[in-house]
Amino acid sequence: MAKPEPTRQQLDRTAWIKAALDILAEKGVDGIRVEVLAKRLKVTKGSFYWHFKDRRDLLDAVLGTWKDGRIRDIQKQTRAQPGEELPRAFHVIEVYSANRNRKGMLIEIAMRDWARRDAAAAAVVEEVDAARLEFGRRGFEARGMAPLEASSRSLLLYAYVFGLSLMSCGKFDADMAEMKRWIADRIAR
Amino acid sequence: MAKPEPTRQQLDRTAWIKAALDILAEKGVDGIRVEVLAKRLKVTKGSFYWHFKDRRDLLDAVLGTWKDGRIRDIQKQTRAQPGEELPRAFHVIEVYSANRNRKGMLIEIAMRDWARRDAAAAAVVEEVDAARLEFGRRGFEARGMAPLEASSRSLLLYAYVFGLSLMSCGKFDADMAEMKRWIADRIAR
DNA sequence: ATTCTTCCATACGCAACCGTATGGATTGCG
DNA sequence: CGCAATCCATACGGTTGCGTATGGAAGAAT
Repeated sequence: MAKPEPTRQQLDRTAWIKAALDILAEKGVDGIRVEVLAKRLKVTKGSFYWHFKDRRDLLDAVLGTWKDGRIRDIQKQTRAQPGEELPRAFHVIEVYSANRNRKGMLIEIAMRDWARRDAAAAAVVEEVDAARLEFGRRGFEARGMAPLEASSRSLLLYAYVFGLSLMSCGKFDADMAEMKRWIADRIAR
Repeated sequence: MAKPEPTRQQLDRTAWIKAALDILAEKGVDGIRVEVLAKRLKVTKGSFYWHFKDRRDLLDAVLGTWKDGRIRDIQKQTRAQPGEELPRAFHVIEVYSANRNRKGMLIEIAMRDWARRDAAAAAVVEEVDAARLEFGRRGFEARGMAPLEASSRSLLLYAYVFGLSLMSCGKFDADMAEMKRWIADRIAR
């Protein structure tokens, strides 16, 4: 048995953080309420205040785990396919602008909305953004572009991807798929 | 006297809506609380519930005024300088990605965050976005571009502009100004 | 078995809000 | 003046959520 798993299901910090991330995607930061989380986890506040000092403690933990996950994602991609920079750029656009990874994008937006009002969140978002921009920049530079052009394309790529995610472009055009292809070319090619 | 202005300052709906828009920019939708607005306007809830049925009534009014303003802005620009499509595209990028118009951008983001959870807000945002995309599309088409390219550039333009606004690109690069110029060229030229 | 530690339930006080009810003040009008 | 409409203050009950205090159950240690 690799998992000694106690018979009585015990909650730990990660369970609360996971639930908090769910609500963050659904309702934003202001939706993260300890009594609401408790109800969702079928326990009471007593459990929460055992694992966390207060609500702020949970929020900081959420920030930490989100940041670690994003940074890890980047490092994973960096190690994955060296020398495949162009398809990788398209892959980024695909993943982030698709409807899969929907929850991830919702968290992205909620995170940035949060960052507007919270210094700690702002710091985390800035760190993640910097890592992503740097990752993109290196990809373009590896294809022989000048530093300015590489940085610019990287910024354009991520700004476009996040901007698209908060435009409800439902019925703007039926040829959305073609448009996205055109745009991806314009950004990465 | 063009303004019969009653001696005792009376509040009307527009005063509440204006205050609500201020808070929307600062704290998001969830920050719009009638008792908070009342305190800011130096009155009590009694006044609010005279002018509005309930909180939802105010929120709908906020949506309406914001939508009207954005649509009016577009129409104004459309009439303004016909035949100046390229500088107009640059102007859009300038205005929306600058630090002036800061409050406007904050409202834009808050609005889109709101739209994720509220059907009425989603409808308004979609309408405004559609109008803007159409405006941009016509501009590019007027320069002789094919429909697909024009639509794509328009979408890229607005997605980039809104995406940039929610990236805290503080210290990514000192050459931000140059990068923005490079990107503007890539989108509009 | 007894004690100790871990983890959660229950109960409480406090604050922020929502919406209603009702009365008071000011203004326009007959 | 007197009356009615307009606009706001005050007071109240109800809900939701935070944080604390305290007790209880289950397993681990001795």
